[in-house]
Amino acid sequence: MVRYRIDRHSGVTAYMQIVQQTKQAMRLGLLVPGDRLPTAREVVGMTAINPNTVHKAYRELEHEGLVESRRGAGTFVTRSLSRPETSGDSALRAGLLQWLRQARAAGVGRDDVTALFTDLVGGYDALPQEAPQPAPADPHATCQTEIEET
Amino acid sequence: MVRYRIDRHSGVTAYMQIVQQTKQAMRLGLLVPGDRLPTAREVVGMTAINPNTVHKAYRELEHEGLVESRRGAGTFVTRSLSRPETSGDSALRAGLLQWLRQARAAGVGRDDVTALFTDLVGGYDALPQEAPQPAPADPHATCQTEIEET
Amino acid sequence: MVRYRIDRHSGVTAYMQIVQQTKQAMRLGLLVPGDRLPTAREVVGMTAINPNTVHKAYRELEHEGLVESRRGAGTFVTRSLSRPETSGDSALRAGLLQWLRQARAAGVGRDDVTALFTDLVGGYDALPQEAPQPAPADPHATCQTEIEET
Amino acid sequence: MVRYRIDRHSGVTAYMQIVQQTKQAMRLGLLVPGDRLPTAREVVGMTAINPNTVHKAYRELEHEGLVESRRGAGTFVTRSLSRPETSGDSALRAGLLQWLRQARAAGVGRDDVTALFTDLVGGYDALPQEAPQPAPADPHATCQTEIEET
DNA sequence: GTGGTCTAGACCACA
DNA sequence: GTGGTCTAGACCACA
Repeated sequence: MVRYRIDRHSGVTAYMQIVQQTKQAMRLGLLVPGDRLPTAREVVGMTAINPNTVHKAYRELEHEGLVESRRGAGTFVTRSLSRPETSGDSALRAGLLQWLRQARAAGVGRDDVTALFTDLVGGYDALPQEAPQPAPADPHATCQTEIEET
Repeated sequence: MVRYRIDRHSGVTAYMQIVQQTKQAMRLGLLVPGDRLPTAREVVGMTAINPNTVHKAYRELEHEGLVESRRGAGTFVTRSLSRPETSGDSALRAGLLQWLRQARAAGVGRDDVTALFTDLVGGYDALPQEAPQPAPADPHATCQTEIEET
Repeated sequence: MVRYRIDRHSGVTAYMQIVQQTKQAMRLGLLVPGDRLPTAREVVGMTAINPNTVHKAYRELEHEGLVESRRGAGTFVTRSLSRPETSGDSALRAGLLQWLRQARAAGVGRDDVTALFTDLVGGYDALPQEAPQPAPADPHATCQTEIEET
Repeated sequence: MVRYRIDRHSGVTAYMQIVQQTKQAMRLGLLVPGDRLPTAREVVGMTAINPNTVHKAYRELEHEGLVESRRGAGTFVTRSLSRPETSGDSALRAGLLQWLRQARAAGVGRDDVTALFTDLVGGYDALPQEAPQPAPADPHATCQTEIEET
């Protein structure tokens, strides 16, 4: 079952956090069509928020066409947001994990890592969409670049 | 001067976005101790939010001990959050940029990239802090993992 | 319930008076952890100040870690500042009250009494912390000093 | 020369702090008619506030008829606010100092002592103005009261 | 011109 | 009903 965590100091409203975390789980393939979302009661148990707030979040998801609530049965995922490229055994995932390990080994804190990501992802849509990778035939060069100085 | 951008659809309150973007700029070394933050009027000019909202954000930063406002003079950065490891010419930054290029070339969207990051950074603090990388003596192997079939 | 009183001629801003009076009540044990502060509306009722001003005061207290506001529920005291030594039936309290009576009987005004206190408390931290009272074995002498010719 | 100290977090404006501290000094007899107040330049030196602010404070004092500024000579005290009852060698002063020593010896902090004073002085004007002291002929009883429990 | 305080009032999130 | 956010705008303190 998905686990929700509400951060009351994040500046994001509680119901929106539920919405975002649900979508997040769908993107990662943790929630796929047919899966049932936790009941309001269950969410209340994990987050200490009011059931009305959970309902509001689920209504929002339903409105976006991502889930469907069936009377007496629960709320179910109806669409898939997952992409094979970001699944548990994907190379992209492995690559990012690798990078995070380097950052961690370099003693960089989580907040700084997040700041760096946020900064760079801001220009994401401007990156080339087709693979103009420097030298795919010679990964070593790429490595050098990555480990030395760019 | 720092530039703020308010995304009214992000679910994050406006004043909190100012707070986060300011800290972000401090982490990236764009704002260092002694620098003056934009005046409330200037922020109003760039973002079309109310001066009171700017003031609220700056006050929050002041409460956190990051800035100090001096009546009639402006609001000034008092602490440094920047780390050399994440600066503009750092290897970490280059590495992450490289990874983002791969993701983009693979046709993965910005939201999915962000979902992946959010997911993995959740376990960041559990990663080993000292470099137990598979084969530190042979960086090529590491590269393979990172680049193959992406 | 705590009662706030705003003195508009004191030179202290309204929100700060709320902050100080709340801390004051906490120190005197009139507000203890778990207690709910008056709602913004109630404070507006007793003081004729704007709800935003009350909110500002409560937020300041929250920043100092003394209270916690729960949306839809109210604002609650989370820490204790009370000390048994200054409670309603303490000897210290009785002693000070006795001194104030003497001052009043001598025809000294409230402003002068306050000036005297402010002046002497300025050196409070320099007073000996252990009891080197002139003649602890003979309290009568001490009494003389305190009462004679007043 | 009087020493001013500005507390920027007290909620009292700077010029008002100058006014209050000046009156305070006058009440305690530290400033008597004929004394010259520090020049704006001197105050700027001790407090790091703007000379305009000092002028504003002095103007306020002049408006209240307490001081008088003479062109090219300085600002001079014209009235006395001091009372013999609160002078340096008064019994009242000694009594309060004695009480403060007891509080300090009991381990009570400055903030708590101030809270207690503020609390009790609030009812000062309601205290009896003529001397109905319990038993001036037998100070011992009073002492007991003060030291034991009341 | 710069920040600080306060008011009045709208609208939302939450219990 | 309770607190949170935001706007619009007035007025003040300060440099």
